Amino acid sequence: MHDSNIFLLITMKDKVTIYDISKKLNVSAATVSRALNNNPKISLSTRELVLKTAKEMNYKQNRLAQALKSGKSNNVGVIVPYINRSFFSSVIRGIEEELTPHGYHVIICQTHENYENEIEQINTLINTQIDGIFMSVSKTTLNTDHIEKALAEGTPLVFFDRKKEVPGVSSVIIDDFKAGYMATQQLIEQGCKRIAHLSGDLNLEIYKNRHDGYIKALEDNNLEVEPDFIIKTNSKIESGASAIEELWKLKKKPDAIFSASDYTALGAIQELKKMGLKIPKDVCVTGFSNEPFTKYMELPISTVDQTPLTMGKIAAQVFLEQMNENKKVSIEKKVVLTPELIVRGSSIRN
Amino acid sequence: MHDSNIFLLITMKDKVTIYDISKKLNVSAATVSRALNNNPKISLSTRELVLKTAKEMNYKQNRLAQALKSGKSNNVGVIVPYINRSFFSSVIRGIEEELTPHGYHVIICQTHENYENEIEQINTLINTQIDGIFMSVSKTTLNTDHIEKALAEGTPLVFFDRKKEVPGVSSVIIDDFKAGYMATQQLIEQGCKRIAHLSGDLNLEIYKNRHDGYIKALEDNNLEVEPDFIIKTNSKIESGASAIEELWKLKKKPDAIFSASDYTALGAIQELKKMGLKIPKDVCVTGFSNEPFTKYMELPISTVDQTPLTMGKIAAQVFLEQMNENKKVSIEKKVVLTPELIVRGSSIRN
DNA sequence: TTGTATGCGTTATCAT
DNA sequence: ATGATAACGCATACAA
Repeated sequence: MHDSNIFLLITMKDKVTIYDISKKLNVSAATVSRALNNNPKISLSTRELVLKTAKEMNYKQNRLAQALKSGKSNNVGVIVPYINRSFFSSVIRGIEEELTPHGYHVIICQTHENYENEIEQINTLINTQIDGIFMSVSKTTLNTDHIEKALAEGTPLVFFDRKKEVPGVSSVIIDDFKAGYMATQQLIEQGCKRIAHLSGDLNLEIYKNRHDGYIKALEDNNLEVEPDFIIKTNSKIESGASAIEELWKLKKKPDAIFSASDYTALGAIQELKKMGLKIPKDVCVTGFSNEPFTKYMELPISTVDQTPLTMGKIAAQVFLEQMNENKKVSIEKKVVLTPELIVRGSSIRN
Repeated sequence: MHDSNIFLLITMKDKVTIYDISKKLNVSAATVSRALNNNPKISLSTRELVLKTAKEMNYKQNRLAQALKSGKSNNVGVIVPYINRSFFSSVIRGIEEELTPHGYHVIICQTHENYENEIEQINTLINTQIDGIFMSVSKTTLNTDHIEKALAEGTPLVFFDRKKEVPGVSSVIIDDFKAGYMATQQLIEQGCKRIAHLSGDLNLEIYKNRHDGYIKALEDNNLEVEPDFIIKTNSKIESGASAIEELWKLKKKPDAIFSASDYTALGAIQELKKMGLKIPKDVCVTGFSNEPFTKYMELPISTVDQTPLTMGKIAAQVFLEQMNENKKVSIEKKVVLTPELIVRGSSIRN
């Protein structure tokens, strides 16, 4: 790492305020403010004069002062485990794109999947007087005291993807049950009869729902549910590989894998190949999340797209609606998005 | 999409201020403020009383008011083309992690590679009184007027990855020349003698430097530079495929590809396989950026890691240093990070 | 050590 | 239509 320094002086103008304009024009600051805010109580001529002068003097509104005065900062906070996860960064993008045209700025916070951090982030966000919070709860979040506290302070909150049941809080999620069902159904349609499931932590709603959808699809097709076929994994590649090891110790081997994570699906595929099995001929595999890599593999992996961009946009819309309502009444809105099953080579047999 | 509404009343307490505390305790607001700010000019007993009462009353500092008073918002803005690109979201993560412990919040803005948006984003950020701006310029950014304007307003700015030459602006980039050199050198060491280069837009500094590093490595190894071997591509998969088509029309075919983008490298690999060529036996391939997918391919792709997390952290450190200096003097700091060549199956011959 | 008064930049209320 | 003034919540210079 190499670096070099150069010192130089910069001349920075003092920030110009409405008082500077008012002095120059021999009018009151109130008049200037009115002109700037399209207040009807002002003559056309003075308004135009003020506007012209403001531009000349390179006046910029101080949104901080505005915010203090109005009690509205026009900032929102987004709290996610890690912002560089493909899914989360896409949701944030959606939120940003929907909110920017309405004059909001998006502040990002990471929890690193840590409950303490989550509490901390919520608190500092509230101190900053943000107008709303979007969040996907951390895996280690046990109770919702911190969230209820935020609500009590009057901060609207919208959950996305990973939510908790908190009265008065809106949420935007995908139908994980349906996703699990669709994925399993597609495997069944390929002729698979012994479908194993690599589940995440079933204490988390999203994984529980994917699991339940899987079960329901089996039942609806009169396929037996084998408890041994359900392995708890942790979204890591290695976890997918060891799940396969475990499964292949069984007397009856699976002929398909529905994984609640793309990473475990990848690990499973790698392990299956290592064992000399052909995909999708011997074993069909479907993952979950539509991680970018699933598309680019030589054998592209079937997966479920959670439409993160849409999720972000809808979450933003829910927030905007909330802002337009009477602030004393909070609307709890539960939006459930339909995920998209993306069928690729890893689960197509014919 | 299904949704249901529930209406409910929430009771939100009015926000408590230092005046509320001062009234309750029969002291002045100034005293409360001092207690809250660890000001030495206060007795231990009153401080503790105030602190205790503040907690009891659930007092939260209003950072907006603080900001207005101090002229420091403790917010910074980050401007990138798209926040859900793996590289950018990782840089942002680095910035966030370095700045959060110092009490800063990170506001994100996207330009969509559009110059007008970039100008707009800078302006609204300045209105919000952010304390600094981090940015990677858009591909379509032609001049630097908007940036110089921001500087003139007194807003510190730090470039990362994609920079422009603006006096007084610090930057954190990787050594793209060295990266191009290292990648090419490694291909040469595999015995490749006819190395083609899929370059990006050579008007952009980063691509120009990668290209120049490639040329220098060839020269240093007494390999001929073939102008026909340098194809301009656009970071899309298809662009990589068509580049291969073009190259394989030549009389003399390449035996290696150094691509300035992982996506074009992928497209090239797909096309080469389609043509029946073996990688790395017939053709070695190296990409650029360490996109997540390169690691997970059945044949993992060699690439250059730009250490985005580190880049974000260093950019944040540069900013923090700047904040500690006399504000009338701006330090221009140019940090050049050494990228990491990641050699994988696509370019290992033995 | 504590209190009083003022200002940060706006906007809204009340006069004029 | 315009001006004077207060207020948003906090921090500090100055007084006491």
